[in-house]
Amino acid sequence: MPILSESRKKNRVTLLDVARYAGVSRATASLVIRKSPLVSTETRTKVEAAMKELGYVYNMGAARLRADRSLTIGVVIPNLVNPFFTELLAGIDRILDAAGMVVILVNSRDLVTRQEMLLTRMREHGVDGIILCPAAETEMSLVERMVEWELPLVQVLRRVSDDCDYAGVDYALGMRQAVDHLAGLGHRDIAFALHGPVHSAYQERIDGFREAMDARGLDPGNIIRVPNQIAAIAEAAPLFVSGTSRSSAVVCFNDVVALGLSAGLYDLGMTIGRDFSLVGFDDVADAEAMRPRLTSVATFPEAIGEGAARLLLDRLDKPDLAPRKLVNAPQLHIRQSSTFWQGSVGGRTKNAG
Amino acid sequence: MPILSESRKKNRVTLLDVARYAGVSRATASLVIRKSPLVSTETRTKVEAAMKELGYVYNMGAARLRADRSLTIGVVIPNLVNPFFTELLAGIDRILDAAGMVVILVNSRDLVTRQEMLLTRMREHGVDGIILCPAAETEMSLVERMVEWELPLVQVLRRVSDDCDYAGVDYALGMRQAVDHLAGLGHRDIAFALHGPVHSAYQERIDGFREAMDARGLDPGNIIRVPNQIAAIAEAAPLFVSGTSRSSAVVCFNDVVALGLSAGLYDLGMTIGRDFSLVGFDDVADAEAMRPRLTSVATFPEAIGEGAARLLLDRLDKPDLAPRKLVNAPQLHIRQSSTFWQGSVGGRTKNAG
DNA sequence: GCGACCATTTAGATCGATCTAATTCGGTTG
DNA sequence: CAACCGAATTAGATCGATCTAAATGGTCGC
Repeated sequence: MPILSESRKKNRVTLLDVARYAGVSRATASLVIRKSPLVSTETRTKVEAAMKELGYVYNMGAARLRADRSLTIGVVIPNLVNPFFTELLAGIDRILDAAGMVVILVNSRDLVTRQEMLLTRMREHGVDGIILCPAAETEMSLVERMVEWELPLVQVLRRVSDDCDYAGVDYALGMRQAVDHLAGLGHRDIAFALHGPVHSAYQERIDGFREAMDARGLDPGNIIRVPNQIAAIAEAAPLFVSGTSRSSAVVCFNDVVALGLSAGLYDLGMTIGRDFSLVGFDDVADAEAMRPRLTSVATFPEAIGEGAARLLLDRLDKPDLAPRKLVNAPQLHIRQSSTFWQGSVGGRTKNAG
Repeated sequence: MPILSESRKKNRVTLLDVARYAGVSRATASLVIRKSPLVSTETRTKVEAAMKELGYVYNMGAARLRADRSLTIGVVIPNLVNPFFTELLAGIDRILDAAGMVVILVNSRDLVTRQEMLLTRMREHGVDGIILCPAAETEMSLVERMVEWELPLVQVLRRVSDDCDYAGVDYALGMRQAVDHLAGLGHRDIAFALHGPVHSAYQERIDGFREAMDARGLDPGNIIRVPNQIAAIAEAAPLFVSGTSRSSAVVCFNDVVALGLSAGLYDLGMTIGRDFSLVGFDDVADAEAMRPRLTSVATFPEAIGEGAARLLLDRLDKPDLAPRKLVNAPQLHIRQSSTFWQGSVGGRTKNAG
């Protein structure tokens, strides 16, 4: 069942055609393409002219079969619509593109079985390596299996095994920055708003929050899960400002949560940056456009993508390198959504709580 | 210069190994893989067992060389960080993935020469077809050349040639919806805020705005270009509310512009949905999360992506189909950012202007 | 004049699948 | 009993490049 038209496969210009036209052998023409220094300038120009003349198109498929290299990298992302992953992807693409490689992009939708299927598909396509942001609940054995297959692999953002390269963020440091900032402004009742699937980055942020609160002598018990859909997050806002868990500030799992809570607090008639403080995480482009502007811990997804891509290129070069870790330091961007605690909202201290 | 380790290419399990192990010929094993009905159930199970036993991985590269089909589609996008394109991509991916195909994603960054290079690269990789959102200022000849190459092509969102499939949006209708809505609310001085590179969708939106205003007897002269960076858009807000071009409502080129202007108007102390009306375009996920909620013309990027992918699959099936157009009707989502004109801002009518 | 040596070029095998054109074989038919 | 059939299987050519190992041709030293 040939999907393509017959005409396509016919009269295709091959290297042999080029070689004949230029009056050299197939082997020489091949050397010219690969920019080998072995050929004389004279024949090189002759062959290049022939290629242009005949409209020759290099056939990577054939080359890959023989040379076992496809100039193709598989990128597995759990989510395409979150701007964070998009920026990550942009970073990956920038570096790989510059290296003449091409990205095969797939979306695991955070489903492990789907991820498994996609990884097989990539192997079948003969990718030279894979950049993987593991789906939630990915088991360590997956990565071990891939190492066994000798398929170069870089984990990004989430980590399931230490036997393999990883590019990510120092989430604990980011949380410390957020908490220290709010504590410095006088806040004592600081909540943490979470959502999304559970994975290493999720856990690291929670742990980071707890440690940072503990270090400040504050109660880290106020950790609340909010819905995943952005519109629904707004409706969860009352959880933070009323009842026993009332707080004066929230550290958000990411900017999506911050945006949602910001909307919800607005609906409650509260003014962010006056009645309540909000700190986002990731600092995606919209944080700067929010009003009031969102204080956020920048994690530089594009830079992480670039780092991951570079790790992979290095590994392709030297497959026997020991596993490396690239842990980016985040950076707090202070804007208008976080301000001094003025006590006007009423509060709950660790002792009184 | 072999990039890959020696060990990788050695001891790879091939179809021949599988065949030998199962006690059949290479040809039969090939038939089993391709799920041909020609083989008996008995040998099928035998071969499948052998594949599992040996850990066989199908080599698409080799198959493609012979069969001239790669199950690979090139997708060329001008911008990776705009959420609109991401949703589009998600739609494309959903359909192609279900068809067992894989996306090779590249980013033209709206540069024609880069786009040219990338298209060549895709051809070299032997993609079965291409979904292209043409970079600004792409010439018609590009598409014609691709048709000549017999490389199945679908244009998406932007159109440079009628000789080729296209999936997009009825921008004129969307503009009419936006303008009619605002006019119905009593607004007479309606501006249009533009940005970004110039392409067919850009032009169609402008034309649509003009026609819709004309049809209502309103002056469509107030078309203003704002910066491209979202943070800078906010600073352009004064252009709309002061000076001779003062208006009471703005139709925005897309939601990014709307978000930026919303921030800028906030900075000027104005309240959207009371002092001023704003209508966005595209209705990406954040529109629902803005406060006040953004009235926006939904263009359903994910559906467009799905449509484009389906057009391409159809064309792979029947290369000689006449070029088709899939023009989605947008849909106005009325929320809080647009309200009755209360005359409190002062105004300028067509006659008075 | 002969071998050594360098730079350049090349013939032919090869990668791992698919495709074509048989071949095999048990069973039926005239 | 030969001819024929359909279902199942297969040998061998093939896709378009790369790689290996060897050939070619010219220059140089001795």
